[in-house]
Amino acid sequence: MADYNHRETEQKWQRFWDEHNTYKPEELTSKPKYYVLDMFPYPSGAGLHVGHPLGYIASDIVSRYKRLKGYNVLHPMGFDSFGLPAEQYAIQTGQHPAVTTEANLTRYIEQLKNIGFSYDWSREVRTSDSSYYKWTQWIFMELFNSWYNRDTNRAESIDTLLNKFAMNGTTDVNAVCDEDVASFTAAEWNALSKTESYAITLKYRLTYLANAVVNWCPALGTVLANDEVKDGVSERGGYPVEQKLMRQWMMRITAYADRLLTGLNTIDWTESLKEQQRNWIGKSIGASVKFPLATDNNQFIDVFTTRVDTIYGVTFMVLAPEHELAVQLTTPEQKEAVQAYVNAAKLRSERDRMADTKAVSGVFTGSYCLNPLNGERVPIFLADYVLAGYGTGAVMAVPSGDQRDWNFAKHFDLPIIPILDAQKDIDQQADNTKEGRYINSGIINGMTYQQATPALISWLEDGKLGQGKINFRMRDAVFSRQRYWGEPVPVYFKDSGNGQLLPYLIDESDLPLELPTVDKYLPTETGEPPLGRAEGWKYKGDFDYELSTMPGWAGSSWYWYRYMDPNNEGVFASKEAIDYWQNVDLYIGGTEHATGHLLYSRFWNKFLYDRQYVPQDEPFKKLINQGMIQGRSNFVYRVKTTLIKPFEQSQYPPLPVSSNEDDLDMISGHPESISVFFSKNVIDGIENDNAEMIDYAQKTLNNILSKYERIDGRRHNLLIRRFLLYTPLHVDVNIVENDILGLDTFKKSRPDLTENAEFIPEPDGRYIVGAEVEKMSKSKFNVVNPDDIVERYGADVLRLYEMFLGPLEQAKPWNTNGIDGVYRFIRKFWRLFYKDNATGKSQWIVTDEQPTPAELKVLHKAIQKTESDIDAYSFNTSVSSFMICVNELSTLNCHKRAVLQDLVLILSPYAPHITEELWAALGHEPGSLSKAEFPVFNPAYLVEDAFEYPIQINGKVRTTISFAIDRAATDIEREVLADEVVQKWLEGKTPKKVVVVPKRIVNVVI
RNA sequence: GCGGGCGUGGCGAAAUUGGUAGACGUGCCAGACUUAGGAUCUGGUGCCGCAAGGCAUGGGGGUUCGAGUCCCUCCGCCCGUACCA
Repeated sequence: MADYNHRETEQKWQRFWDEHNTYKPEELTSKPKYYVLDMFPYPSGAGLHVGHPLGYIASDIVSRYKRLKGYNVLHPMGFDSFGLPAEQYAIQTGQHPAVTTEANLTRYIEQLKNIGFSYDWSREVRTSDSSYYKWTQWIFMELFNSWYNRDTNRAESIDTLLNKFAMNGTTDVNAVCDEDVASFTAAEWNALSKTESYAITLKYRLTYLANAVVNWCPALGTVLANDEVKDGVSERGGYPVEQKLMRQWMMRITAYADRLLTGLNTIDWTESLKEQQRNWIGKSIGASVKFPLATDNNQFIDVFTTRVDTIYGVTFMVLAPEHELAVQLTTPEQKEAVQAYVNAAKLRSERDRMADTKAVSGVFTGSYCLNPLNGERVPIFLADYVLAGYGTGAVMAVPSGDQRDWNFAKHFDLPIIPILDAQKDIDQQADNTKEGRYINSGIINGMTYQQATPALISWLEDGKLGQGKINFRMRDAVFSRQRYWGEPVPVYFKDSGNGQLLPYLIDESDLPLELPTVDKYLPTETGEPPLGRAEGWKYKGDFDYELSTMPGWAGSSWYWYRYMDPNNEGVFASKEAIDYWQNVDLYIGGTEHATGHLLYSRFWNKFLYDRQYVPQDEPFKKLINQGMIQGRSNFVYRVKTTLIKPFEQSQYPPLPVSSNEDDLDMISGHPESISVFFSKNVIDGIENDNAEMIDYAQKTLNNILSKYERIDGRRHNLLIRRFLLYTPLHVDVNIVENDILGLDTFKKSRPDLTENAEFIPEPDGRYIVGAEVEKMSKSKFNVVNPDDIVERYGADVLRLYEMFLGPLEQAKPWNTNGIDGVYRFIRKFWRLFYKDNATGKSQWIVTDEQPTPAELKVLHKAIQKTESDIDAYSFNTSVSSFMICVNELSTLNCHKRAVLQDLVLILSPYAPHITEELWAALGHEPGSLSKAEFPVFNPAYLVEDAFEYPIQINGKVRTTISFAIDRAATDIEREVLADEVVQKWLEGKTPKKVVVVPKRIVNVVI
């Protein structure tokens, strides 16, 4: 065939784009802007696998398409280059994380360029560069210098707070702040020393120091954010996590809870993602109620409830074991039992606690409080089903309406009082209905749910015993990490005179505060973070710096702004640049960042918006989650061979040697073949060594085949040369206990593979035959490297194939079945332009003839489909429309410039290399493809003068008849009824009804 | 438990939003060309049936001239989340 050398051509154009800065957007033009962003990767040591590019390919297609459509497109790429793996590696090897990171980055960039993405590489950012983290530190300082004003509902400079204090003290300050702030007058404030007043402001700032119960991970030596902990272990590494009280930098994200919630209504994200954020923020509307202690009516237990209407059903009170009143409330008689319980609860890890939510446990304190409504004595218990971190850490228990309370009441034999006449079977289980009228309920007896709640809240408010309250599940974000490889916090500590150290920001002119060098990347002997090892690292040579670093999410919470103006040394991005680019039009990335990066980014963006640094209060207008491309774990190896009979007796040709899985499928139906399965452990150790594998498999096969008594030396050799080498097996069942499938289950699930198969057992005699479809990762040995695909098929084929695999959002297992089809398509496309002549040389066969209506119709169908598919992010169907177009043009034998040139343009976002090559061959200036205009769809070419009507009889299609487009419905009806096929079905009867839908269908109802 | 999503050939998947179910690709079958085929090309291919025809979008029911699509109900799978008071 006319040869298209994908390697050479693709590399040529990649170099060209690089050298000519082809994809650099114009600066501040009057063109409309379009900002397409990929979630930037953490450059891990494993390099890219085929799952990574999926989203990048989609965003690249959109970028290239928008350029052709006349937009000024910003499409950048960068790296989230601070992070734990590089630091773990540093701890093990002593290698500076910057060195490993740099090496990984080089590899990533090379791999990305290999796929032909249209990034403007001149804008690349790296979060670990000091020129970048200078601005991460600057934003931290801005947060420190701000407070949240509830009255204006936005963050303001700390100066406006100081003014309020100086004018009126705390009287008209309505701030989101620490709980323990005191009230004072302006006179009192003005009398304070500078240090004293400064110390007070620390309780109001948006970033602040606090003793917080944190997720401490001893193995990693750092605290983790809630979203970095999964199932009680660290997300990275899977190490145990325990609760620990530590002094930490915190961020007042809770100030933004409501706006983070309502903002979701203004953005185009998937419902499931929005729902995840809503759940994470966890707003619940209810009331807080004060229960006075029986022994001291001036002391109260504060509870939060969403069902204040059930308050007459309260028969006991439950506090979290960590509750601050727990010790005080314990009577001497109960002291021993309570202490035992509290200690046991402490020992139970978070994980254990979550594991058995069924078991009821708890202990009576010996004390009572009073129901504020009816004065009933209510016994107080401690139990770990009440969480210290939610609400007030105390629950008013209503066993008739809440199943957990009901279980507890049964266990401790406490009364269960019905409160609504509609409650059923409450001696069997709790009934949380809101139906019916209240009974046993004092002032709300006879009322409905809708009446009772406001009545109670107003009664409680009058007596100052409670109020309506909104509670959030989300906590303030912990901002400190006891690690080395992160942004230093730009803070130093100074003695306030009374021995108390207060935190101060360093001067803005001292930014960036660079990471110092250390001898080891481990905590100091005294337990301080690694930065404590830095020799002589002091502010102005005198003051201790903060030794913790920022969390992983800091650098990624604003990076999309840096791309707008990446080299600016005076500001994080110029006002002009931000005003032009505004925010991200399309953001593509994984759903795993739902409650981490995507929430923190919205938080910081809203803060920057409040302080008027940015014009939009949501950063990402439209967000698409690409589905994960899953790999398969290599649990089973299959050796496929053939020719049990001697070669001469076989009617089938021998099979080739190959390790390509597609070939395995090709021969799986071969009637004279035999499958041999090797267990994982048998294969382990020679996993990636073909020579060893062949050797091993040959020996094993000899043993097996000798049983068939058909082998002589010659045939034997032939046979072994022709077995299919080995392949990791894909089994279509998802696993299963301990990743191990029983042999029988496996045979049942894939009879097509296992019939006539031999199984090689483990040394201990067991058979391990299982496989798993799951996320690609290095540890699973199931990574497919995109470079291999690019090498063999080309980047254009990889791009088309990944899109062709299925809808972008859907998770899908990686398999290469079908990649040949895309490869064939590319070559078929090429053959519209070139053909072999007799000498085997390629010959240009494009002509300047006028296209026929049929050819134009084929072309414009494809133009229309490409447009609508890209607009709907339906890339898989778009690829299929290209295939149809090329197939039809081939059939029409169309080699006309007027058609092919437009085809090149519409295909170019998907397959940029081959189209750039052909664009130049068509006589255009090399490299000018991205500056061309997308062909204009002309519906006139698609107009048909006739339509082939499907004719249904009682809803079933029996025939088709062609009618002119403008044919009257009455004419159509008459002719349809006269048709002989219809006549046959009518059997002489008169139809009840005839439905004629113009240009759609005819249905004859009998 | 709760929330979100999904269920269509051997496989990946389409279906103009209520109008010819299975486009496109793969796989499979047959053929052509070949020293050869893991190249290329042609035809066939949802299931049952020799055929006429019948049956088919997880199961059952409904609305409609017409349902993969809308409604009800049951079953199954995936993702997220969880003693959240």
